Amino acid sequence: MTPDQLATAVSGLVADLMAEGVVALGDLPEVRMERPKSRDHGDYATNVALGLSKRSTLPPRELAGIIAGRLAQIPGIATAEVAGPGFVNVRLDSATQGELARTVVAAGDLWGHGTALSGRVVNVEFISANPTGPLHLGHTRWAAVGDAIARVIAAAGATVTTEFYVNDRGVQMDKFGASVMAAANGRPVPDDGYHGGYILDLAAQIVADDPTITSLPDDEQLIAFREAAYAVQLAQQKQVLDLFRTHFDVWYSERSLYESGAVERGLARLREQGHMFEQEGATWLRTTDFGDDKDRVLVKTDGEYTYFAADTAYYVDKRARGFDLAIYLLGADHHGYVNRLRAVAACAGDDMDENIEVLIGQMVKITRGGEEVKLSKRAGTIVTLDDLVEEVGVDAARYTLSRYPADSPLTLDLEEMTKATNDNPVFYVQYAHARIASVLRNAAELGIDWRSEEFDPALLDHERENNLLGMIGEFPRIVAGAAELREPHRVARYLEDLATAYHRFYDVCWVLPRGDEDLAGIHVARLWLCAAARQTIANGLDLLGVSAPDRM
RNA sequence: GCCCUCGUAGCUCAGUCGGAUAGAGCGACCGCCUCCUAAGCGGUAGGCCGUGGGUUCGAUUCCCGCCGAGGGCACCA
Repeated sequence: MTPDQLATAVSGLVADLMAEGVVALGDLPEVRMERPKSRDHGDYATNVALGLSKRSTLPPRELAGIIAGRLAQIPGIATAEVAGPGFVNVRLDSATQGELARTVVAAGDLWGHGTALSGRVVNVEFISANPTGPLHLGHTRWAAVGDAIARVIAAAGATVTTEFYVNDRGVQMDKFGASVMAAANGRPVPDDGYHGGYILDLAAQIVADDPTITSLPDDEQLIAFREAAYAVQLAQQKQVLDLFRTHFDVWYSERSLYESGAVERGLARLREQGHMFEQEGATWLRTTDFGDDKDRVLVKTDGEYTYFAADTAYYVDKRARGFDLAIYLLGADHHGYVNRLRAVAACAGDDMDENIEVLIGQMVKITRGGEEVKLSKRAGTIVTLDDLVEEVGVDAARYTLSRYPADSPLTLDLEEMTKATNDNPVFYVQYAHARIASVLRNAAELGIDWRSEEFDPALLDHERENNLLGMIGEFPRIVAGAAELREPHRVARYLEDLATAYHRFYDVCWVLPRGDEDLAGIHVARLWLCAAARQTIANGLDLLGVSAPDRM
């Protein structure tokens, strides 16, 4: 029996109590079956009687008593008891609980996937860096978290597209081009240009590819360098993200917004919704109608579109492409954009609580041996995605960055991350997976085909088996919660707890027959349990884009 | 000045849509491998959950003030 099935049963009981007049009629409260912190409180507990007592003449404990009495009648429930101020603690039969292993094995790779977000068509945009340099550690965090968010909401049933907005237009591009050009010609890079060592490499590569480039007139040369450097840099970003297992469905060029007429279409949409106005020769969007603290300019007095105009067009375009929810993952340095982006959605005639969601990710602070490292392209102290992957590997990097909520500031010590890799939680979780894989491998070598042996779930009655089964049963709810809250770190934290439950089980419960012992029911039952645990860990790691190794 | 995020063990951080005794890893200390992976398990030490009020059966969680940290407030991109 899964926790959800249990909750459904309790909901049914509550509905009965309403029908009988024991509890006042009203909306059916959401019934939550929780895993109590202390195992003394049963396999599952609910506080539904506490919440319901306000609508009844009965005190909480008495109400809980009625609910407990009826729950105990349900097949599969061993005991249901009232505890504390009015909690109902439930214990399942070991057979009922053990049956979960079969459910998990049958579901396979789809175990944990659900329908909490089915029907939603979602665009998840993240990173969206300028193509003017390598991706740094901040981007790396959004790469890990954004990709995990996409995977998790897809697992919850949503149709998901991941997207990278390429800021390939504007003065930053020109500065970038000018910097590379200066470097190629042996001239000093302009003060407001890009100064990283990679500029020299880019210049050298571009000149090597086309030695005639430096003989072009300056104005043509600037464009040539800008475009060549753009192409190389974008390709490099794509390649490193590929290495990082973050694959975007769409790379959306800002320029293309202009070339395709999307900007005009976007503004037309806003105009027809009636939130645009002219003032002092400029065209504005009245974002203050929807909570922004000031109105924003779309078209400057000189007739040029603002960057904001492109932002609005981009949003309108996403909606036109069929997405009913646009999720943006922005760095904390852009949090001032939250209100205006939401206002854009409202100005376009959408529901800013339904169609747009702007998530803010806090910065990553880096220390090396306890001392803060200032990230600066200019000073050449940036830590790039490449660096990180090279030092700690994709699995450790992805896992470490996605096991914290995106909105909490993070401090990582490079020395800790590199030298303490064996203490990294990712290895703890992966190790559990490898250990199980090893047991299953050994079973196969002993000629045991557990799938075709009779599985008696009632044999899984050891405290640690029970605990492991309970943890496995939580997985679908963890996935759904992570998806709804856009918090994939919950999956990582869960996996760490699940791994602990497995290690504790493994420590005490021997799985395979020893020596010349015959194969018995308990061996088969434990192999099913191992298989279920392995599947759950593998599925969870996959949601984080981390591999589940069979050997370590 | 206004707005956002944050303040939990020595360090890095979970937990909080109000619930039963506040957790993990690292660091410190003590135990456990004739047998399925010891990258593991068990135990000890370590906390006025920043602070002062409020809401209620119950607050680390919700509301307000204060203190402290970081970030943002362009006809820039």
